[in-house]
Order: sequence, then C-alpha cells, then structure tokens
Amino acid sequence: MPELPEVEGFRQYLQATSLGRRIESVAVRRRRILRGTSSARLREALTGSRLVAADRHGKYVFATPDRGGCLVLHFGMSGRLKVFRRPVQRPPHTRLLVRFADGSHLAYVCPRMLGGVSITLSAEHFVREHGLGPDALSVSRAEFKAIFAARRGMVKPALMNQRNVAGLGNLYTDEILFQASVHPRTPLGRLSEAQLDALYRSTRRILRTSIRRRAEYDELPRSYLLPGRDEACPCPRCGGRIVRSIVGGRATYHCPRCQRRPRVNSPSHV
DNA sequence: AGGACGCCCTGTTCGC
DNA sequence: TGCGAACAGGGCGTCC
Repeated sequence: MPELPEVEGFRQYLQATSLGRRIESVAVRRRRILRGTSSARLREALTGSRLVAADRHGKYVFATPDRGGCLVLHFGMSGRLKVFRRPVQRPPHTRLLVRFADGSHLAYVCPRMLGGVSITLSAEHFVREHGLGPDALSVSRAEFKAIFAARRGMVKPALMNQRNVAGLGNLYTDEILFQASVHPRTPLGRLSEAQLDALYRSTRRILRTSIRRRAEYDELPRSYLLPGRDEACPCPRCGGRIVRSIVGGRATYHCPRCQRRPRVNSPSHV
C-alpha cells in the first residue's frame, strides 16, 4: 500500500531507470486512469521528449519532460512502476505504457484502478491546485506544529489529511501515533507541546527508517507496530493487547496501555 | 468545519 | 472443498 516511503521508492526507481531516454511512444491502456487529461494531451506532452527529473510530493511522483509540462503519477493503494525490455515481460494490469527509443519500457501498473495519471504545468502548480500541505519529510518542526495547532478534530484523521501534511497514509499514521504514545482519537486542541514534538520526531524517524529499509514492513525494527499490525500480536513495547477500531472511517490499531486516551470531561486548556 | 458514511476498484482473506 | 461476502484503503463527494 503505497504511502510516502513506497512512493519515494518509485521516484528513485524512475530516476534510476528512465531519465534521459527518448520517449518513442505512449499508450494509455485504460482511459479511466486519466485525471483531467486526455490520451492525446498525454501523448503530446511526452512523445519525443526525454524525462529530465523525477520528484515527489507526498504520495505523488512528478516526471518532468525536457519540453516542459509535467507527468503526475498517483498510485492509489495498489499502483507501482515497472521497467522491462521484452514485450512479453509487460506486467498484468499495466494501465500506461511508455516505450523508449532504446527499446526499454516503463509500465504504470495499477490493478485496483485507485490511482491516476495526469499532466500538469509543474509540481508546484499541482500542489497548489490540489491544496496539498507541505511534504511530510520536508516540513519544518515549526510549520508542522503550527499546522496542527491551527486545526480541530481528531489527531489521526488530521495526520492523514493531505491538505495538512502530504504523504501519511493509514498504516504509517498508526505507527507515528504509536511511537509518539498518542491515542488516535485525541482532539488536536488537547495535544501538549511535548506531544506535538513527539509526533514530528516520530514522523521523521519512521519515514526515514522505512525509506532506508525500502518500505519493507518485515525489515522494520522489532519495536515497530507495523509488522505485527494485528490484534493477535502483542504490543512490541508493553506486551499488552493491541486493539482494532475504526477512526475516521479507517481500520486503526493502537495499544490502549501505551497510547492513553485523554479523559473526556477534563477541562481543556484552550 | 468536523465527522460519519458511501463510492470506486479488484485481489485476497474469511466464514459458512 | 467451494463459493460468495467482507475486507483492504487513498481520495473524493455528500450529508448532517
């Protein structure tokens, strides 16, 4: 399930495999993956050009052709990229296929069709247009704290809202809350200064660690909640029972002993 | 404006 | 053993 670390992996993969090669042709194999663009516009933007940069903001990858404009890739929960040489190696569920002049191919694979592809002016333009918050790995501590101090609602949906900070999905949000010892339903207004700091530090540490381990859940440290994200697995910190609930409409795992819920009736300091 | 809920989509898992 | 229901969730829309 691509969140920021997986998407960063796709960006690195694109950068390592596809920059500098001339694009010979582009095939949109499923029109429905196009977001606000047409096959003709996509082909026009890419055909004959070379990709000169691969960037990422949150869960989006931006590929810049040398002619200007920008290809936007979003992966939903099952999307990925695959480069191959021989046509028979084309992966199933390839929705967009770029053929390079040197004979290699770049496939945008998206089995569940929850991702999408579009053309925009630039990454900055796209971020502004979609109202995305700062990237979760680039945001400064002060900005991070200011964003969440200015909003209301439960902390978990707020962390996952891409308009606040871009890049956090369901699984890493649970991990961040676990490592910061914050209950997922904590109202933002009830977070202490220390808790906001802990959330920021957890976010950075977890994302960096996951990117380094190539976003493989099994390779994350034993102290992480993620690999044993299951009610059957004990809390890696206290050995207690992990509880599954629904928060903001999403399956949520937390340790009620390590992540205590603030008392409902205690007065708020705000 | 927050929050509950539904929808999209399909591979996988679960329950009977 | 087999089949259908439920689940997974990123992003968006609707309604209260």
